[in-house]
Amino acid sequence: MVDQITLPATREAELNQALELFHFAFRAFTAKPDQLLETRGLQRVHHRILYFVGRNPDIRVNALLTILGVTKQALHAPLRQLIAMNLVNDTPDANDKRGKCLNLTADGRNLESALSGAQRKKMQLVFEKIGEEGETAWRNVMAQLIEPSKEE
Amino acid sequence: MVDQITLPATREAELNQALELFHFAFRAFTAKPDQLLETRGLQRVHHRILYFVGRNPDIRVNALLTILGVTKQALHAPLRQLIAMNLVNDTPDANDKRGKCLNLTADGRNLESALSGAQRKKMQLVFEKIGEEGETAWRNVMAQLIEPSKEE
DNA sequence: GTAATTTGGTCAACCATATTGACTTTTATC
DNA sequence: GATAAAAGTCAATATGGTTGACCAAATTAC
Repeated sequence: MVDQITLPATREAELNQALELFHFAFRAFTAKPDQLLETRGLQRVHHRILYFVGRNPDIRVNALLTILGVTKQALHAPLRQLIAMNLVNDTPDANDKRGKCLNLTADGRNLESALSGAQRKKMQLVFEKIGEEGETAWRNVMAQLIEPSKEE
Repeated sequence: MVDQITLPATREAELNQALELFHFAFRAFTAKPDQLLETRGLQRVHHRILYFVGRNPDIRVNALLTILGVTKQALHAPLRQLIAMNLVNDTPDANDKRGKCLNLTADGRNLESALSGAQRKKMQLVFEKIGEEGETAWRNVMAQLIEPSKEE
């Protein structure tokens, strides 16, 4: 039954191990920010918003929706909450008054820094241990996982 | 303001890039199975159940709960669905009739193979391109992300 | 200048995923 | 026989998302 297409059982087991590493690494990676968010009554979705608003000053709502991959209705409630909590700022776009520019407030920057900071710190620690070549390899694998394969 | 603790802005930007790679790689990685699941009227939670039952023949409900990190009430509905669809089998444990042994049926194995197979194939492709050293580095990084740091 | 389009906001209905709490049944164990 | 363990189930609740419909304001096209 073993041919060129079927992977050897041991290789399949190795790949399964890789799947599990991915699964549990992601879970562990989001655990710390989740914990911090909870003390503020916020959820992971708020972190995602804070992160991408932080990285993209003056981002418009529509652009944010595209990055997050959700509908405006899904964004609506948590974004309003962040604005009400004075963590995010929405100022009308000077050029196109229909649009709003989203930015982090000082408080928002502080919270975002605490949330993502925990993740950056962890990544930095691991990258230090693994070395520059290893870091590059990790980045390459992740980047290739994002790109669709030819056959897809 | 820059001292030993504050990361240089460029390093922080690199780490942010790593965070985004992780985020989008995970999203891309689950997209294909999700699509396949949808055609069967199933969700990601069903994939997780099928995967871990597949890797752990005769697993008990309690052990599955621990691995998945959810409550029995959360597992209840999707597991019953999988049993009703004849994808998972629950036979009483011969030694302890209170416990049930969960296993994939032939159909369950087929579906699980299709779901995780897509992910294994993708991983295998990327690992082939990156080479053995790169694969090892990737695994090391992921494994270290799972382990809690000393300060935590 | 008016019509059409774009950007964004909001309401409602709905579904999926999870939680906590309470309770039952069956079977082991002491 | 009492207690504990494994599993099943019901209810209430929260969260995160969807689709659909509709509205208001500003811009663009004609």
